[in-house]
Amino acid sequence: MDTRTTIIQISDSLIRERGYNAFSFSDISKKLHIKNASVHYHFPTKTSLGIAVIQEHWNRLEQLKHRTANQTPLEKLNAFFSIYSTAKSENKVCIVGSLATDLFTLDPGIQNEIKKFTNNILKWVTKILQEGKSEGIFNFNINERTKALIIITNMLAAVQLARLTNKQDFQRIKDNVLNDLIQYKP
Amino acid sequence: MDTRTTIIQISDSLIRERGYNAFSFSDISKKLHIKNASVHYHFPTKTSLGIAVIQEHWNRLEQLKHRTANQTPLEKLNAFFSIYSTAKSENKVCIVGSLATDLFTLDPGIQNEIKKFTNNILKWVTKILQEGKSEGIFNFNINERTKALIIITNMLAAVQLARLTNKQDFQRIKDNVLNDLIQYKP
DNA sequence: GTCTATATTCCGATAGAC
DNA sequence: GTCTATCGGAATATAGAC
Repeated sequence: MDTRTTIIQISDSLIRERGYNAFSFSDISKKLHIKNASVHYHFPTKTSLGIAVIQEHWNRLEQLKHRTANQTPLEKLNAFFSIYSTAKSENKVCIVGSLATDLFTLDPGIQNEIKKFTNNILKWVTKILQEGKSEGIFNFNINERTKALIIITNMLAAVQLARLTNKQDFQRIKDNVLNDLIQYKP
Repeated sequence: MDTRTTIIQISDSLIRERGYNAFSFSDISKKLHIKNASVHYHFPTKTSLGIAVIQEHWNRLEQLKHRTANQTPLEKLNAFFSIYSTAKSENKVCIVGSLATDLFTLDPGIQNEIKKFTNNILKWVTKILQEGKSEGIFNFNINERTKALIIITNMLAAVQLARLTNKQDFQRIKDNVLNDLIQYKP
């Protein structure tokens, strides 16, 4: 893997483990055994690095969409859940939650990127729910976008809250969100 | 209001607006028109200040519990919701979400305090749900603690997510969480 | 692409006068 | 309780050699 890609991946880990304002070029250079200045060669500013990290999440999301394009709505939803399960297993939070709490400290460029990325996810989940409902697999009686907001908030905060209560609480929340959706409600 | 209390309130605002690692003694001293060193007189370390902020939230929570002690479960739940509605109206997130994303950068003392505080909230919401269910006001078919986790994650992340999607999404999520709970499900 | 070296700024924290 | 003054360290970032 080339240095640029490695820098992005280390930065992503640090941002989601410790927060945007707690990670530095020095953290990256130490892990890569190169110097501070070398990191700046690849990314002139911290903002440019932050934007590249969001772009990397965007790429992964598009891959996930593409891989599951011909699968069932339930499989697509589980693909969405896997983002958070993976984060939790690594003691990380999701990129959206991490940058949301620090939002007003970020340059406008990176604020804009994370907003666009978040709306992309929201659209995807909304579409999954529409498909699942029309196929009679998912049961809910509210607007699909609102239901997507409900489910996303459950997962986004589950990875955060379970840091403070009990690691198993993540699985409890995830299982319940799914059960609620697939249960028959006359 | 005395200086110590003012420092705590300014710190709380900054932590929930911008994140723990983005606020400094200098921010506080500028707002108070005193010097950096004077803030250190009241709070020798940043950790001691952080712990005082959590203690302030603890006090407010106990007051909220006390004020609503003789009210209905629905009124108690609305009191719980008001924590997040107030935060949203001020463009802030809740203290739990703010410190959760930065958790591993905090001193053990402050990590411990926010964990205890979070479990206190979880117990309160669990108890509200138990009361409301036994009175036939709330309808749900899962363990009360798990339902409390679901509701807390909805609210905790609603204030974060609505920063990125649409401010009105907070109200949409809140209304829906309440409707879901009070709807009759045969 | 990576290095040394450095500029600049900010941070948390402390000593000691008033 | 607030001040001046300062320390040691870390941060983002850049110039220029290799």
